[in-house]
Amino acid sequence: MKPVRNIAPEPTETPAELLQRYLTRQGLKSTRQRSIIVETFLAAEGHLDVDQLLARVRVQDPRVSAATVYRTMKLLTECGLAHAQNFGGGHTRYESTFRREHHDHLICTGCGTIVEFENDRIEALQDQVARHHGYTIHDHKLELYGLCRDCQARAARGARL
Amino acid sequence: MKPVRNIAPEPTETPAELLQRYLTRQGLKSTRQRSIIVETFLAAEGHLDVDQLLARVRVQDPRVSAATVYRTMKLLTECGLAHAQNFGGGHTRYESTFRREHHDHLICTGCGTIVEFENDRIEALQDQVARHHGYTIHDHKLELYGLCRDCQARAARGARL
DNA sequence: CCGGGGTATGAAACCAGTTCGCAATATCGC
DNA sequence: GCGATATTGCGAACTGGTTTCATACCCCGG
Repeated sequence: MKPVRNIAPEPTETPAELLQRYLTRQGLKSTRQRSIIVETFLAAEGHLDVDQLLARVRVQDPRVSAATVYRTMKLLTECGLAHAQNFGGGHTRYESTFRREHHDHLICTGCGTIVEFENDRIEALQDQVARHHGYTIHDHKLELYGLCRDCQARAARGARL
Repeated sequence: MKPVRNIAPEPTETPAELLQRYLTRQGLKSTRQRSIIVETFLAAEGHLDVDQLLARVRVQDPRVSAATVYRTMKLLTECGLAHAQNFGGGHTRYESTFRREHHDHLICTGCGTIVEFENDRIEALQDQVARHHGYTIHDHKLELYGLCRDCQARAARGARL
């Protein structure tokens, strides 16, 4: 096992190129399965779990195994192209982080819709809190759970029945 | 399965009394195992996982099974006496929520120490963000991961060797 | 363009945490 | 105390995920 390092994207590089660079640098190989998985993952642009990703990958090639998807997502996470998240329900979800700012999530517990947001003032306050306790933050997770407008309306309607 | 509802503490009630009220109301029974588990859990005042809790419970009664601890913690969570959390590593941790303010966590990824904090300004900003997107928040999770002072020092020392 | 060393893959075994099914047991209202 | 019903402990089953192992593939050197 070689030391894992994630690498910064070159100015004009595509995700696929970055991955290629990473693979080469680490002495890893570019395979058909990896290409399909990465393509599919990048095309999906969402918060997918392994099942969803595997289903889509198998449209291209039904023989790809779950293990390979797990392994590939781990790889993408290590090289900094994907970020693993875990919103409660046991399934790890991945989202692309290619040239993407950090952001947090607002999750509707009714319909599962996820809104991404970013708030510098919150981040600043977080740093302040951490500093106050002598901590150096290297990661954080902020998730807000609630009902979106539609689900609120639906709930109100339901209550009235 | 009856509808689950958590109940608010009466002004002068102890956790054990609240639980008793909950059990009676739901037609459930008070057993020796449940009492031991609840007592142990409340006495521990921390963020315990099931293994830790089971170990302590077995000091009182070695025959209590893991399944019962799981079932009891689920019960406590449902009636609002405990809160389940999941900081990364696959172990669900529980903390007492009896008459406890909401708080967030600052977790040292070096030694696992957990600091609790509360910050009204962050909460206010969260509400603001949610409102802005038309959401009504009913829960949130904020976790800051970093190194505590000691682990920072240790890391610096390690790097120098 | 071919061969070989080393990596990647798929299937199945494995793992840890958690839940479930069931027979035996304990609780609680009457 | 009785009896209906909830609970327990056990082990088996399930879950998401990782690892093993034999085989297939990639890619560099010749």
